[in-house]
Amino acid sequence: MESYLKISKALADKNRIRIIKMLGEKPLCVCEITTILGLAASTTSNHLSILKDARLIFEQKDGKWVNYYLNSSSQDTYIRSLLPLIKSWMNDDPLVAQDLQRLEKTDRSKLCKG
Amino acid sequence: MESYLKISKALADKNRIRIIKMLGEKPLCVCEITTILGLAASTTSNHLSILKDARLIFEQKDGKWVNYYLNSSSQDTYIRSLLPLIKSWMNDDPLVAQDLQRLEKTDRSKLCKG
DNA sequence: CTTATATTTCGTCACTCATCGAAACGAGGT
DNA sequence: ACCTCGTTTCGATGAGTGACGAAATATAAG
Repeated sequence: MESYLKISKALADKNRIRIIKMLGEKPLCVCEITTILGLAASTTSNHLSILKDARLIFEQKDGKWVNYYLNSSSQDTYIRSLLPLIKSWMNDDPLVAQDLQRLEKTDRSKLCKG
Repeated sequence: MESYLKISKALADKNRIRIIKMLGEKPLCVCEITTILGLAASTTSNHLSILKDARLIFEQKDGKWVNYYLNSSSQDTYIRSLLPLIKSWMNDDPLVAQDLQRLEKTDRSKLCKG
């Protein structure tokens, strides 16, 4: 129950869903996510820690950057069921579509370093 | 997105999950749910209105009582996917198991009216 | 070593939310 | 009509949360 609650609370937020949808496309660093969400870096970092705490995502350091990955191969029952559903949901949501489009059309060098 | 958020927020609460699990067994009135959850009647009523607002449950008046039903035949994408999952989850959770056991062993006349 | 960029931690604020008790409402039974 | 029981509505309250900016940390580059 505790595990379920942690995961479901993590997934019950608009900006965290946007992050999940973006990470479904490719791994991203904090500054890329921050720019696309249009939030303060500290706010993004907080959202990422909530998702990481629920084991929906994991991080991997790469020099100056911290890359975040969707935990698609998790063995957890809840995550194994929910991530594919979210992958199939909300793809025609205007905000999500715009996020993914911006991801496609821009690379890290333009999203960050400014 | 709005619909998803309403449903996922409704499902991200321990007591509302307990209600969903109980209604998975049979329809129940507010006072039955209140007694088993051990909450104030007004709190239970509030939880039920959140679940009803998300269309996860619906109500049907029966004289003095208001019976609540799980909306198992909903056509909504999110609900159609999530309700069966929740039905299969947390069945060995101590609290959920205790709730269901109390439901089995007791009837409305003993749970309410006092 | 200093600077610049990326990220996290911390303190704070506004807002939401779970909970309660009291009051109001509704429908039967006396 | 009155009383009782079930339910909802209405404040009030305390806990939790999403947001920010500033400060602290980390790593790379000059």
